[in-house]
Amino acid sequence: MHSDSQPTIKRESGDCRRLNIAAAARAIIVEKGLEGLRTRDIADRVGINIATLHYHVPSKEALIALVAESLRDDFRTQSLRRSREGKSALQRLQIEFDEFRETVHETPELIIVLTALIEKARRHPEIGTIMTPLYTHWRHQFAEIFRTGIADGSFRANLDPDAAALITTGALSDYWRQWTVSPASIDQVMAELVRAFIASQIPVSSKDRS
Amino acid sequence: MHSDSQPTIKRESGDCRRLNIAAAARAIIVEKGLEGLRTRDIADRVGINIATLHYHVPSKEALIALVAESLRDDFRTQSLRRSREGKSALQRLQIEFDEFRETVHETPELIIVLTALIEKARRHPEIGTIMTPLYTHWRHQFAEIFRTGIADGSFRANLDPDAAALITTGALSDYWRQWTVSPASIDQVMAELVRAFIASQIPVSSKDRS
Amino acid sequence: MHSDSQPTIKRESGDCRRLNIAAAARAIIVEKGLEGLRTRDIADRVGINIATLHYHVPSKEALIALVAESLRDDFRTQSLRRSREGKSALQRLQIEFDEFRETVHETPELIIVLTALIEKARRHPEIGTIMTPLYTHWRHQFAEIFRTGIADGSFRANLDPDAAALITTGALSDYWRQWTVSPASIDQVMAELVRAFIASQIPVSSKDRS
Amino acid sequence: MHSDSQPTIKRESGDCRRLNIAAAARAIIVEKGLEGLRTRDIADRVGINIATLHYHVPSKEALIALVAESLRDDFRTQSLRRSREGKSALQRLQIEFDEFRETVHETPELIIVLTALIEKARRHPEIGTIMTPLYTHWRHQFAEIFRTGIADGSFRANLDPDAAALITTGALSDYWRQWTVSPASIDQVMAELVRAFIASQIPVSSKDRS
DNA sequence: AATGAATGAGAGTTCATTCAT
DNA sequence: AATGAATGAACTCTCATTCAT
Repeated sequence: MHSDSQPTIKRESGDCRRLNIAAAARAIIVEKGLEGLRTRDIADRVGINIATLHYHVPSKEALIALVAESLRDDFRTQSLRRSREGKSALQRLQIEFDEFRETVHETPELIIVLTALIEKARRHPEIGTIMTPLYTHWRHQFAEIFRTGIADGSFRANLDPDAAALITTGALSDYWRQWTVSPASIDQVMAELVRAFIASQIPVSSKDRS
Repeated sequence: MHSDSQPTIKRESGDCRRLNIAAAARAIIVEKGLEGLRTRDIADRVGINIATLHYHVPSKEALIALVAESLRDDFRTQSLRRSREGKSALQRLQIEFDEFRETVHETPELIIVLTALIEKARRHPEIGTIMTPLYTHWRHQFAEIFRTGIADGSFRANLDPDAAALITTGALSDYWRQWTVSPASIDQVMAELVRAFIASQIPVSSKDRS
Repeated sequence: MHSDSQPTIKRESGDCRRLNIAAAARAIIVEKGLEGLRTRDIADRVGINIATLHYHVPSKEALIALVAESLRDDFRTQSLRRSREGKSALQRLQIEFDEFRETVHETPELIIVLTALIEKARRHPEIGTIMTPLYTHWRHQFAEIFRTGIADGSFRANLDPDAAALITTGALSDYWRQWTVSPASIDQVMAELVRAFIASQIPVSSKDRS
Repeated sequence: MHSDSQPTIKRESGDCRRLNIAAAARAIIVEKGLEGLRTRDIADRVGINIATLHYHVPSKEALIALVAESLRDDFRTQSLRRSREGKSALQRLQIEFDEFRETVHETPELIIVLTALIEKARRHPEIGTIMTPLYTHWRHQFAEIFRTGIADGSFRANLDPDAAALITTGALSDYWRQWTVSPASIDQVMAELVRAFIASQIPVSSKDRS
């Protein structure tokens, strides 16, 4: 990417440094939470001087924004990997669930950092502008799945897709929240969510009600 | 909080002071978040010296625990006011919903502080011992309602009461979370939750399911 | 000494209280040193309120003076118990040594507190006025013993009694100082002191001692 | 410490700063004692910000250790200056005495700080590890002199070198201690010490003891 | 004689940030 | 691009002392 005369050490391109910094910051957030995040610790972890860190990232606020952006990028990449071609709504819901389950168990750090930042976003609009779309996007994905499913009859006709989406994301986040305290079965929750939304399996006289 | 004829009064009983301190701390948490909580600000707001504050509450940690306890007491009091005598499961669910709606709109501070402390509890066991039971209790209440409802046929027979409870609390908290960003209709969410869990209202040919 | 209606608790005569306070203070100095002495700890140990302590002893400075006085009284009492009637200079020296040895092993607290106060006395004249005479008195006692011993020929004729006294007290204190770090034989030191000061054992009839 | 052409200069090398800090701390200990040592005062005296002081020396404890080390270094340097080549035991003893006399009169600060730290060392092992060897070394030097002197017959044959060394250091320290209160003649003490340890000047029948 | 509550004046320590090189 | 040194502004906490009862 760039001609680096000393490829092994010290001088690195700005972009690379910022990547390392974001990674280090995320690691520390995982370990000690946002409240335990110290610029000095990040610099130490990256192996640079605190002044160098400030050279690349002007302030702590900017640093947190950088972390938020790095998270968003990660989620976008992940989202792109999921193709929705030729899948039924129910299948897509299951894929979303599987994805979440996998993330929770394999890269829980992602969720830890996400949670921390979403909390922070409430009070810090500049973080909000990055995080809120992320969360909203997640909910919208579910809403869209539900809409499709209602149309093809796999979900209840009286399902409110937006409300159902919020319920789903809420259930998943809450699962996460309580999982950190006392591990519970995510499968139970997901199964219940499916039962809650799918069309009555005994679709007798179809006039559900107003 | 009480009509004080001598506004300049200094000496107060320890219990009263602790109450005032907890209230002041809560107000500041609402304004600036837990991370913005400073002992000096609390002392100022109560109108006492910082050393006096430390006389009543030995450390910042103890202070946060005090806030947690005060929250717990508030919720206990509130919970006791709700009688469940002669109410059907569905009615009780509605009452819980109404209660939540009311709290969100009338004393959102309570929830703001609650949220902040639950987040903190993850990393601070001494807060956890106070907060986790609170949250768990809430979930258990829902679980019990669902169990009753399943028994009397008002809720789906295949409902998993524990999973449903987690979904419900998750939905409500998530509603709260996103409400702070973009107010949405809580009624929509609650209505959807009811539809998700109640027994199929079209019990035509009684053989509901396999 | 005083008519006390409630002999079991609380109200005690001022003198008694001051005695208890001095004792508690000494105990704490032994445990944590003068620098670790807190008025609150003393009050706790005596079982009274911090304000009550200040009622009896107006300030911390006065409190330390009180401790110094209590020490002095103890030493005076001890000194009076030693009769010098009909004893030879050498015997009296031995008695002084035995006394010191006993104090070091049986009530080292006395010496700990003494050392701490003597150090403090250097910077605090009001403590100095109490402690210096104490230390000086000790040295003078040795000087007098030496003077007697020179006169009756048991000590070297060219002995400088004042210098010898200073050497003796210095050796004993230093023994104490280094004993706290690495216990050594006090008998060795004392034996050497005797050899250093007694008249040349060789010239006379050589049967010096057993 | 070095002629600085720009008195307003700010940036200095870390080592230099640490040297300045140690010196300032020693000066304050001399003035107000260890208990009167305040980090802020040190910073002021060095002419740096309190945070800068913490940048160079992480804590007050470390600062005191730094002072202890600086003392040790001073004594080591001083000790190296004394050559013991071709000197008799008596001469070497005299040199030690001269050295002490000189230090007491020319740089009493050294001894003040030394005394303060030795006292502290008793309760603070991390200071002890630095100070105790210093004091022990001093005593050992005397012991060695005495051993040599006994061998060449200049000191009493029945002299216990270790006990004599302890007596000597004790006498010197005690001289110092009482000197601060009421100046006395150090020469008297030293002369007496010599008389106490040298071989009987009336070396009649040379077989001193059995 | 005794106490709970209150306080002023600091103490040591922390941290994001900046400056000079 | 990088760094050692420096800093202001805070922060939590401590302690001897005093006041009102």
